[in-house]
Amino acid sequence: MTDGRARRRVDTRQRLFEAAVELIAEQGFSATTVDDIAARAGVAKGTVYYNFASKTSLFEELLRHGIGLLTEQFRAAVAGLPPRPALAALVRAQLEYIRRYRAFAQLLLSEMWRTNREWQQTLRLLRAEAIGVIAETVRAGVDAGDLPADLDVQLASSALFGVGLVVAVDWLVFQPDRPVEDVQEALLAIVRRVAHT
Amino acid sequence: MTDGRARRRVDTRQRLFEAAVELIAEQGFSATTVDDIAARAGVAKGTVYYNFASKTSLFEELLRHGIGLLTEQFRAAVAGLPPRPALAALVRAQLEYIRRYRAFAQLLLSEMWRTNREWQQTLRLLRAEAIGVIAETVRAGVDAGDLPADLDVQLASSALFGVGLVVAVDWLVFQPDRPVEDVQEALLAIVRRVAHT
Amino acid sequence: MTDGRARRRVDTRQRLFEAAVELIAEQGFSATTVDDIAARAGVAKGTVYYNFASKTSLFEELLRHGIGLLTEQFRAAVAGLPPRPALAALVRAQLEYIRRYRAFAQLLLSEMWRTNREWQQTLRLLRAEAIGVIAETVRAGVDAGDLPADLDVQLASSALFGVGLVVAVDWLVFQPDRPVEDVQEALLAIVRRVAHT
Amino acid sequence: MTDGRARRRVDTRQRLFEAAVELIAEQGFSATTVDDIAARAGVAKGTVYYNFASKTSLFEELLRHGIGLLTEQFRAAVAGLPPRPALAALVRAQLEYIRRYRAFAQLLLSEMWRTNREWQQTLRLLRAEAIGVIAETVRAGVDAGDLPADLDVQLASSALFGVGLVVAVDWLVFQPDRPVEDVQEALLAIVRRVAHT
DNA sequence: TATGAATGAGAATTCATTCAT
DNA sequence: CATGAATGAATTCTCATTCAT
Repeated sequence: MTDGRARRRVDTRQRLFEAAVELIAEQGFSATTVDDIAARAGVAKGTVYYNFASKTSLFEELLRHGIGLLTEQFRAAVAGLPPRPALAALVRAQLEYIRRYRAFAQLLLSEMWRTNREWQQTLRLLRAEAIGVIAETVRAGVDAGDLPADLDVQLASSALFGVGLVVAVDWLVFQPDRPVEDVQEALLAIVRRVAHT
Repeated sequence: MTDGRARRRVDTRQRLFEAAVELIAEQGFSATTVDDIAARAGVAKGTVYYNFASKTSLFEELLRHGIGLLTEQFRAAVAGLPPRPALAALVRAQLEYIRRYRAFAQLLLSEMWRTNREWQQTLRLLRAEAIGVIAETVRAGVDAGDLPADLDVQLASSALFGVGLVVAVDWLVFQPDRPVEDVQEALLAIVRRVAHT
Repeated sequence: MTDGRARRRVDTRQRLFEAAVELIAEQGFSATTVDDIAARAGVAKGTVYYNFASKTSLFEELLRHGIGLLTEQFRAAVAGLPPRPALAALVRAQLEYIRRYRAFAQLLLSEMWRTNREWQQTLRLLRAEAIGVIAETVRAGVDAGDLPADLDVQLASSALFGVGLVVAVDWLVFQPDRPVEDVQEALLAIVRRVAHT
Repeated sequence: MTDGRARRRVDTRQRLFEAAVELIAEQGFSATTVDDIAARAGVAKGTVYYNFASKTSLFEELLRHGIGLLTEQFRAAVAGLPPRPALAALVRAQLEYIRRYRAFAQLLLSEMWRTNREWQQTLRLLRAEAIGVIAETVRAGVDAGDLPADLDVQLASSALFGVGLVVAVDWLVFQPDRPVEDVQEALLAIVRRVAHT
């Protein structure tokens, strides 16, 4: 039963998520304090601990949530499409996602290639899931002869993911005024060309 | 004969730089403590503060040093070359650099697209310098007709820089066993293709 | 019923004030550590920082609090009295205050005539407030013909304040066994005489 | 034999003394760093330790030097005078001294009534010496019937010393533009009156 | 006689976490 | 379900002192 209390709790968690993503995107995990998060979410500090076991687990849930969402979009994007259009759809989905959740994307870009952090394992797993969708598509492309037979599927997939991330975030951070279509076009052009090999 | 003391001091600073890059690359700036840095450099904690005004300014000098070096390599790489080969030389120089200073590259990837950090301004300036070299080359390519006339030079240059960085670091972190030549080839292939438009 | 928490916090601040005054009176501001203050107040070190922004601002609030109290006593002492008795009442009030808050008086004596400290500005303002009450009384005495017409009101007022402070503290520190009445008598005698000019 | 080296050392010590007095007068002993002192004296930090055993002993020597000088002036002032003029001469000598060595006077005012400091003992002894000269004069006045027979010689002497110090320093700090003669007059007036009892 | 790089103990400050309300 | 005062371990930074040159 969805009573008022339960709804309120969900709201609070959502607000905390949003506050945390923004702050961590801007400053990084360590530089963001629980006080900061509570303040931006407009709740008391104790409330953070009422809703999450620790700062780290808040962050891990955040990663899970954010990357889970991305993976879903990837799956939805490729559903039923042949390799070539599927690849283009993935690029579009990624940009769409980054545009919608820019702070999370920024955060991901900054944390993805770190080593030696507590949540490294979690992150690796989640990354594998998201890139997995790309890899399936690429493999299908190879199998269908749309992509070069000797293509390293793993390398190509992570490169594709990384390139999309860095180009999109760079655009958001350094040239936010340019229309997203430009970026999309540029990226699709690159992908198309590479795919033609 | 140069003063022994001055030499000693330069040595110490160098050791601190090296220790700091490695640690910050792995864990990030905030998660790296001054104690860690001192310990890895094999000096006392006070020595860090004798040589740098603060942890932040140590990091800023580090950025300055590292990006300065990269900019030099970029300049050396393009010196006297026509646009097309110059572009390829830049890609090679960047990979060369990342291979040689992998920790610094990793650190850069993590900090480059953050906002709201104390050294943001410094970083932006340095970034502009390094990408400036790329931009000059791209512009020359456009002027020479080697690159599409309507290419957005700024966007293309940052994208090129970012792509190189993310692909190379991804390779270093996730597939360190693959030969660097593969990565270099893949990148050059992309660049070549885009350039052919 | 008032919030128990708020009361607790006020208590803590009060305890910290008291601990700080004593320690700073004995050793001076710089020689007193935040650890000392917390220990004497019976709280954890973090509590000091939960209640005050910094050691300096704790001290500033302390000055404000202590001198504010003194100013109040001065005002209460002169209320409704004609100049001559008012002057005597001020001397008595100052001694009363110093006897009651000896540590604060000692601290004031040590800090009042320093220059170049962070809280100098605050101190000057507060000093002006307290001495202002004396000055009003002196001026009234001059206007009423009870004091010499050419008396420098400012100089006389600060001198009066300073003399009371130094004589009383000297007594507290070096001859604490002598009854306060002696000191009071001696001071009043001086003031009376000077006033007779 | 006064060769160049010895003279240089004396110079250095003198410069360090002066630098230290000024800084400690402004900020207090603990807040003044050895670095500060060396910098203001225009020598390297090591030089401080070449000339003095420690920061504390530099300060103790300073106290000894400064109060010794004051005691000498007191002795010279009263030499051969009968009680009443001797007392006036002491007041003049003190003001003279404070005008000449204002920083030292300020320092003394701030440290004189502290308790619990390392050099407390030294300070007490030196204080007793200086005030001793005043006490001798007061006693002579009492014996000669110039001062009330029941006067507490100790209390009166320290009060006299303290009053002179605080009034003069207050003038130096808060009204440095007023001519010293005003202050001298005011003080002498007080003393004269009290002496008339 | 003087220097200044290096030290490390200690001081100020921060912050994730707990817990009584 | 939420709060915010309190905590103390960890962190940044300071500074008197040492010592090789």
